[in-house]
Amino acid sequence: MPDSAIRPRKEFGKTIAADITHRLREEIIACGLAPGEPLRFDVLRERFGASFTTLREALTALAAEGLVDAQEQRGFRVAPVSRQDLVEVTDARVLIEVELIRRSIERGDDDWEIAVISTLHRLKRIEQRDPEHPLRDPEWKIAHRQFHQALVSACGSATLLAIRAELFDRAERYRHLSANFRPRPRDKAGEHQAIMQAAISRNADLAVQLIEAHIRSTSDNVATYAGHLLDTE
Amino acid sequence: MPDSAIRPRKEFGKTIAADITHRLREEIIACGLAPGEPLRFDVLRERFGASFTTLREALTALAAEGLVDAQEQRGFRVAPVSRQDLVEVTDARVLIEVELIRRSIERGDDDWEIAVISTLHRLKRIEQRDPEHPLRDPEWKIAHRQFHQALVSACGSATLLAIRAELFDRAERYRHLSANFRPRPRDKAGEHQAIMQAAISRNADLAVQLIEAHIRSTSDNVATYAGHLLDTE
DNA sequence: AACGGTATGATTTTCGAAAATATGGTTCTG
DNA sequence: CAGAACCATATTTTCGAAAATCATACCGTT
Repeated sequence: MPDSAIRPRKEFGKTIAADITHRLREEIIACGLAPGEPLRFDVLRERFGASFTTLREALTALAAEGLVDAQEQRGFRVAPVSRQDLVEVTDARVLIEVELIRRSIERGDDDWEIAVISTLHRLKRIEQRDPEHPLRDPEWKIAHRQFHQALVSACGSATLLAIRAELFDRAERYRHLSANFRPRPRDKAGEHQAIMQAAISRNADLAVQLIEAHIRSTSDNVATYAGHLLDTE
Repeated sequence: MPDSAIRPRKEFGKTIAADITHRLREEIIACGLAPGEPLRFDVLRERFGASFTTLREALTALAAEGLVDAQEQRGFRVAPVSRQDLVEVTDARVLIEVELIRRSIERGDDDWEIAVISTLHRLKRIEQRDPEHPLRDPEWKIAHRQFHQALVSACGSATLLAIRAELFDRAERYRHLSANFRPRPRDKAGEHQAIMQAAISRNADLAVQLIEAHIRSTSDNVATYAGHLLDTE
């Protein structure tokens, strides 16, 4: 049956609202919608082809994730960025990710090792193919996300994984913010490789040290190259 | 002007949606709506006097907080409870709350000390008044929440405070779950007093130890007295 | 000119009807 | 009698119009 031709757009979820939530999230993270930008319903309605109500539901969900700022009776806007927020997100990520890496290394089984190795492999393949601007490449972004996700996936706590995922998204937005101004990506491939090896060899202390450095240096990079964008508000 | 007579209900927020979100959250935490219970729009519509759309927005927000479970195309239900979830929530709370207590003790100023002392004072007053079933008393619940909030309020991270608040709510629901079966509340007053003293005297290690014990013993209590409610799903 | 109040237009928020989807029961078939 | 296919009903999901609210410009007064 050609029912895919009938349904308009439901790529990521069964409901339109879930779909719009996903698309809006991606656009905000990629800074296709600038931080602080007002999200007017007329504009969104045209861009996403959904009704007021459906958009409202999506914006409410994203507000709970910290990517959208709900101003009661005065609409929504993309969550603003600031040095303070960048510091907080970085800091929270270190606290949680370090703990989850430890637990994953402690509890990870064969499937976990395979997931870590294979997601890194894919990431490297994509980087070889086009080493220039990885954040511009949607495939790289997905592979990168999946590698870091795999590292902590054996921690055993869906609750903490959900919190980690939110913080990861918020941090990714800052990376995009600085991507346009950063002269050249640093040697992430090497860092990822080292983290993988530390994890697989069950060297928790080393893995933790590398992850923390990885997160903090990314954050420092943003502060250096996008600092001028963080002072407006 | 008698405009309060015109407006129907907007106690907690400027919008009806924010209001409903707040009321629904309280009911779910207090187990007025049982874990796993389906949330049908007809019923909610009658109980809260709001339209489909407004209710949907509230439910979406609560789903992001982990108090509601959204089943695409099959509506919403109160988030189910389980031993696993209780363990995860307890565990995540310890991880985060311990860190925030340390930071607050490190950074807290005079105002912080005053907030800690005064919120505890109010809590004790309420307990003296009616020492029986504190969770039944809305005032006690608010005072208890505010005391624990005050303890960590000087940590300097709005991001982590928001995460902590969500976990606190989820844990409070479990406390309510066991409240009906627990024979008698243990000596919380003494525990709170000891935590306050450790914090004010800037004894971080002791405060951390007490808080962790406080959180874990509460959780153990739930597992003991409400265990039979945690196995259904 | 400065200020306060008011009308006007823009925008958000809320509503209930209509469409889409799931659920449960009934019949028909092997 | 088991199981698939269908229909009828219950429920969720989506829509655009209508109400409520906010922002701005205008006017009159001091």
